[in-house]
Amino acid sequence: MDRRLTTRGAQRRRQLIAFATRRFAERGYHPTSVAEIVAGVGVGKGVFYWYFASKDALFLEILREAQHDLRRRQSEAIEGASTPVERIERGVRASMEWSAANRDLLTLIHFAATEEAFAPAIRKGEEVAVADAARHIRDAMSEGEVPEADAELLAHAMLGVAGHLARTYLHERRRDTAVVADAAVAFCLGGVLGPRPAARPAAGSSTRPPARSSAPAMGEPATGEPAVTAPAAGVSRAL
Amino acid sequence: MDRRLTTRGAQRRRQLIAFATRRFAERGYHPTSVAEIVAGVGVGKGVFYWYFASKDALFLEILREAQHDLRRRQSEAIEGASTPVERIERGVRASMEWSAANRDLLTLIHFAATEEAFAPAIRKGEEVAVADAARHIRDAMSEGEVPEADAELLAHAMLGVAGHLARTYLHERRRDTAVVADAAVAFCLGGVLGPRPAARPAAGSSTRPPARSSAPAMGEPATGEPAVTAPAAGVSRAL
DNA sequence: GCATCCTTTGACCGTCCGGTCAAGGGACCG
DNA sequence: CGGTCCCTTGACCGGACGGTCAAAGGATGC
Repeated sequence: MDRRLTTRGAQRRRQLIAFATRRFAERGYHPTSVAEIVAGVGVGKGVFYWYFASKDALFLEILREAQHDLRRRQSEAIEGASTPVERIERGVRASMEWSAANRDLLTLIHFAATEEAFAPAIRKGEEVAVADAARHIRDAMSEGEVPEADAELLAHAMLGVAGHLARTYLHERRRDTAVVADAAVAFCLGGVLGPRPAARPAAGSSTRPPARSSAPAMGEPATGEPAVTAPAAGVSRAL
Repeated sequence: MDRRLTTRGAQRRRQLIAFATRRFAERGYHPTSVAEIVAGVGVGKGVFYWYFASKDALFLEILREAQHDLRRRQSEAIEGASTPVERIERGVRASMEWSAANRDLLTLIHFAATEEAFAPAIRKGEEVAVADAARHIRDAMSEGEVPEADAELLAHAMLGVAGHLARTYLHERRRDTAVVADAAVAFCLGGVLGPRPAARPAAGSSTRPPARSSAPAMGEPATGEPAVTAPAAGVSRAL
């Protein structure tokens, strides 16, 4: 659906995207009808299909723009940082700030990840962001700032923290962005640095850094029933 | 929809729940029609409405059962642990194992959280699990095992880690459950313990434990535009 | 005034949806 | 055997959905 748009046309298009974004986030994608969107904007139904090929196409465009914007903010936030750890911190903080300012878009991304039709688009953008964070984590590792481990997994864990804290504390409970961002950063840095023998020496003297000691490299995909194995190694014993 | 069911009736009911769960997870809740479900089970449409008041009611029941089961597993996993930190570890591990064994249910919980009609049910169960984890975190704090901070927020952060790693590494990439669980536990314990001055002493000597120093107690809800504040305090400086 | 082309209208289409219901099947009991 | 109650059928309902299209508007350049 690439058309030559006049200024007026471009405005109408933005108007439809803006209204649909709000409605999709508030009522859900499926429960929101095209009729509802055009009625909300105050135009005929044909207008919608003049600017978008389908309801799905509009949604995908919203997702695309959202991911692009988030990524841009992260890049901006990171430049100027001098150490890998500082880049990680700024990236997490930028994510939290973006999430605070773009409630609806985060909701839509969250939903899109659950629907097989949209999940691939989300995963793609997610992988890009994760690869970026993983790179900084690896940099920190090679500088000895952070213990060796699966950097990509750590990046995904940070993404999980940022997403969930944003939804719970920024959107649901409307807490102060800076405070929640600080907490998210602290948790993520703690997670990346890994659990350390605490101040007080533990009972067992063997201070084995827990299972994620990088080596086994996250074995190949498991087959059949998930292995509900024995508790493996008591990670907390290292404390 | 509380009926007196014969053995046969109870079986039919389970059959419908099982099929609908799979279908909802694979194709999405809205795109899956009641007609599709009854066709899949090989019965007439009336059967569905004999056992369930509505499509929504069935879905809510699936969610209820899922959350109940997860919680039971967590409780079982925790008993027998002697320290708060060990309880936290076992709880996280149990979540990962449950997620590995109940792919479809985790998917549905994830979706339900995005739809205003179902979100309250999810939030309720989530708050229970979080309160439980927060209690163990608080116990660990009062024993000096873990620095003081907002225990509930830390619990939510752990939930974010477990959920995202389960979806990404257990479901999507089918990695070994025990390995991913170890990584999740390690990250969570690191996050709860908080970033520590690393082995090598940092430039600035002031080893201020980062912003989450418990005190300001997560201020009241912010109003109006989200405060895209300056980067507050450079948490990573404490490293 | 005329031509062009972006824009808008809203009735209309076929389909599918969640949900209802009158009717009947069949197991068990007295 | 008749009665009861659990279970099943599938045609049917009203309505909503995503999407189409012939026709008309309106701005702009000539």
